Amino acid sequence: MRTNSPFKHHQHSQCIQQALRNAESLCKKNGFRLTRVRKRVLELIWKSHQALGAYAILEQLGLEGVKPAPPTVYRALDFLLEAGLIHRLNSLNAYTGCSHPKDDHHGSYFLICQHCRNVAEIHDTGIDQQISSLAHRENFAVSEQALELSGTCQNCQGSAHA
Amino acid sequence: MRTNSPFKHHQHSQCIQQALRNAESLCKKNGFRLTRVRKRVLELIWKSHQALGAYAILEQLGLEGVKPAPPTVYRALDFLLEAGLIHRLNSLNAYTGCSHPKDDHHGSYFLICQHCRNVAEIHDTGIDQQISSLAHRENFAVSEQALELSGTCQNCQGSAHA
DNA sequence: GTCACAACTGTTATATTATAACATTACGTG
DNA sequence: CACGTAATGTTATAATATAACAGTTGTGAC
Repeated sequence: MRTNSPFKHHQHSQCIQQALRNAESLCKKNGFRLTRVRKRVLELIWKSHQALGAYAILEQLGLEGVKPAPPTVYRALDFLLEAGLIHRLNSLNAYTGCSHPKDDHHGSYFLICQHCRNVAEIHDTGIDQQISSLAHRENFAVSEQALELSGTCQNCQGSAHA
Repeated sequence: MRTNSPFKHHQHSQCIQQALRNAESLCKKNGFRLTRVRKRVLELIWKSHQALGAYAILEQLGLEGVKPAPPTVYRALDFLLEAGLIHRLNSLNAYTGCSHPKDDHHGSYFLICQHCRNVAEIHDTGIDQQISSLAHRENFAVSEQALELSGTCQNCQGSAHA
């Protein structure tokens, strides 16, 4: 049940639907409350494969009714982060949907295209292993890891704006 | 000429001196101007192995004379970043001295202790290789990479505040 | 059902990090 | 030393994020 690569043509509505189904079932299973705001924020984040800033989400919410204050959005983001439904990209101060919400036992790595701004979430056991061997070597107990690779995706290479 | 590990006991004054010497020679070689502010900011960053925020640097500068406005510090930081003399840690919004300013052909990885706040810069060809193989597999041209591992260093493991 | 509690959301204010725009000063070169 | 460029000073403000407290809603116990 992997989601599609943002760098390949796909029916994106499937990504959104899949993400919402995953969220529903995960929340049901764990007794989390996927409230209206939280669900809407998750939908907005999944509207594309581009990472979305908190204030961009606020803008969007403003377009469809009364614009909430920042804490509303940040609280929804905190919930979604803790539930493992989204990731924060530190290099962008922005948020992206988690495409593998099931398996939480290894790290997520991100490819961020600087041209089309799409973000791909990658899992890679080779890197996992190198990181854990590095940590072991240095006697370092890792609790959070963030690997963000910025550059140019396959579609944007060689194209006019590359 | 590797600098000392922040997680091992060492004469830290050596780190500072070494960093300043490296900076001087790099700037001389490339015709960069290591001005008073820039040098002072670099020294402050090297004062410890903890990452320093821009406004913390401002505070320090304020203690030793007239407190400059934010752009002064940010411009110095930009210079030092471009010269490769410091790194920015996205997960902390803070800056740390580069301990390997000579070799720029591979990536830097960071171990960030959440207890003592020290930061170690690591180079690791195993991870380098896995990253480039990943990028190749995904047809992604990497231009920037950031790997930040947060956790507990060897000293802080098992100690009271861990 | 309704009471009580906890979880969630609203609201106001403000903290923190960073940059834009323009004025002034310092620096090296001819 | 005059000139141009690079660096710094200054003022204002943008962008991101959180604190603190008030109000509302949803849920389980009874």
